[in-house]
Amino acid sequence: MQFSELCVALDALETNPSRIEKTKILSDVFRRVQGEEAGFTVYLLLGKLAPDYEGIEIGLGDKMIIKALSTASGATRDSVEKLYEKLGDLGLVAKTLLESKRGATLLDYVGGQRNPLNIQDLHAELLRIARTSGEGSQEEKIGLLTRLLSNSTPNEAKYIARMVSGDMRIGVAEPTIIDALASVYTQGDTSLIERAFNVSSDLGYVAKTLATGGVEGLRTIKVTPGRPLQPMLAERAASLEEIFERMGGRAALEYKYDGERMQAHYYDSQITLFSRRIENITHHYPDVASNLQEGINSKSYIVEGEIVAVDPETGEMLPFQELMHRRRKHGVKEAVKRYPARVVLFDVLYVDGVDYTSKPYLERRRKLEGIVKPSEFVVVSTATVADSVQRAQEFFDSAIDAGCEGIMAKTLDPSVGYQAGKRGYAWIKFKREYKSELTDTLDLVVVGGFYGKGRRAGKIGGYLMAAYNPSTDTYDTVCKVATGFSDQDLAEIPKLLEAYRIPQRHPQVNTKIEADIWYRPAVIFEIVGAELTVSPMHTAAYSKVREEKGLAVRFPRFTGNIRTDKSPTEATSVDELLEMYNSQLKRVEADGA
DNA sequence: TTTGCCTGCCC
DNA sequence: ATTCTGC
DNA sequence: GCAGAATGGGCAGGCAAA
Repeated sequence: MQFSELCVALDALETNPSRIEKTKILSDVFRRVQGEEAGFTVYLLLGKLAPDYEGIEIGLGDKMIIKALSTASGATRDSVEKLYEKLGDLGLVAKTLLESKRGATLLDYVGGQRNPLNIQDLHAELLRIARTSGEGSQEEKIGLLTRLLSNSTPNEAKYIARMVSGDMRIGVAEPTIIDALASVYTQGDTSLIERAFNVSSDLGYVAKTLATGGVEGLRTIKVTPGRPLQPMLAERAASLEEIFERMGGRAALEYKYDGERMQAHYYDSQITLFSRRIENITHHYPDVASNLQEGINSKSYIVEGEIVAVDPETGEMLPFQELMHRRRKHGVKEAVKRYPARVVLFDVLYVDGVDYTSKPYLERRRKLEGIVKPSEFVVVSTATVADSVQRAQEFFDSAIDAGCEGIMAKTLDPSVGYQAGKRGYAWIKFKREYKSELTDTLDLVVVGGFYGKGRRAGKIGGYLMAAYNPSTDTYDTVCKVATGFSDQDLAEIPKLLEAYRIPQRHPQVNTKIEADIWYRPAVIFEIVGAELTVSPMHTAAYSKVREEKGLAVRFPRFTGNIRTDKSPTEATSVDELLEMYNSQLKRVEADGA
């Protein structure tokens, strides 16, 4: 299939908000693509080149695409950036620039002199960009992209730019593609295709298999060590009561650890670790890999757990931030010593030829406990079964004492197995921060704004927030915030702030971050977050906790309250932030008392 | 050689 | 990660 | 309720500019 034909479908997908319509449009595409091409089509529709675990990255982000667009169109970098600010979408920028460009390219495509690309060619070209590395590679990548763009119509360039940026903006993700494949190959029955994707994590492969071998081909895709599954996901609950309502009065509870989720696959004496997004992370955690091989006595298995950083002296769990030092390619040996990791296992999906994903929670849990020989660095998650809110509360408190983020509740329903790829109420997470009475809100001053993208194009998409520092009479940044705003907020708030808009950073604003627009400190937003972290980017409480570092809010969001009753000097002060940070550190002891 | 921008991926 | 919105 | 989109802090690594 020609790329130009695919673009007709992409246009239709972009225009049609209805999922039913999108499914129809995609079905037509899948009826027309042949064999292997079906796989490439799926990857391109998703704005990627391969399944995540292949680790293939294009390595061109917004800034580099802007450079390429500037070269391809002859427009200055500045004018391309301006256009991007206005349109909020590099695809539209590409289209606009190429449309307004006169001369060679325009004549080329009008005269039909360009090389028509089919889907496979395009995929191959993008792959070439991805594989270009080393000295001079940035220029080469940009050159390859420029050539691709120059060989395209403006509308094709729109989608090429979006593919490279990894965001197609056509309202299509895996579930919609699965629906479309189902309507072509299984009379609309999604279950088989969905399952094939959820146990293989490679929708391109599923599509290719369907296109070459039909439904029969899918039967070879089953739970197999070495083939990563889509992880089962949890919904959230606002209270412990809600958990018991949803789970029928009784539930299994486990500590929820603040680390990195991991799926371990072992067979033929080989172990592979996958992250939550199905990246291969084996080389990050050689200690975890070997400890698992020692700690689990089976010929083959798939188990799931959370990797947490532990204090090398005391063995106590450390914050997520510490574990992040382990996400590295170089100096792994030293990092293993300096930031030891423990794996806390919480599920088993396969053991020695038996697929456990269809088995209920208690059976999986029993099996897990049966195969794991616990040690200092391999443990099974702390778990219990509870049938009262009071018991759950005690368990939750002990989880917080132990340094966890909260608890997970898991259904005991014997008819419910491990639901790969599904987010539902079979698993429910309940975090400390969801209990509003335990989470302090912050009153922070708006000091800057950032242009929005996509559906927030032409609006302010986020704000730069600061705390007040009375000793220097400055406003020191703590976070940006961009979530929690309704469409109405996004429309109204800029009007309110317009009166305070200034052309440059206000002299009292102390920041390392360059905002798109600046405000005089005046308006206060109420912000909530999960916790405070030590920050290299923010300036609040600078060098108070760590040299040359400030404090920042983890997972910040706007509560919907604008504190018109407060003046900016009444905002949360840096001393209050410090106090919060210190009490957060002491919380473990405080809660234990 | 060092610095800093940019990107991708954890949460 | 969290949150909002259209279907 | 699902699916999709838009956005957060912060880490390492690749590369180019200083």
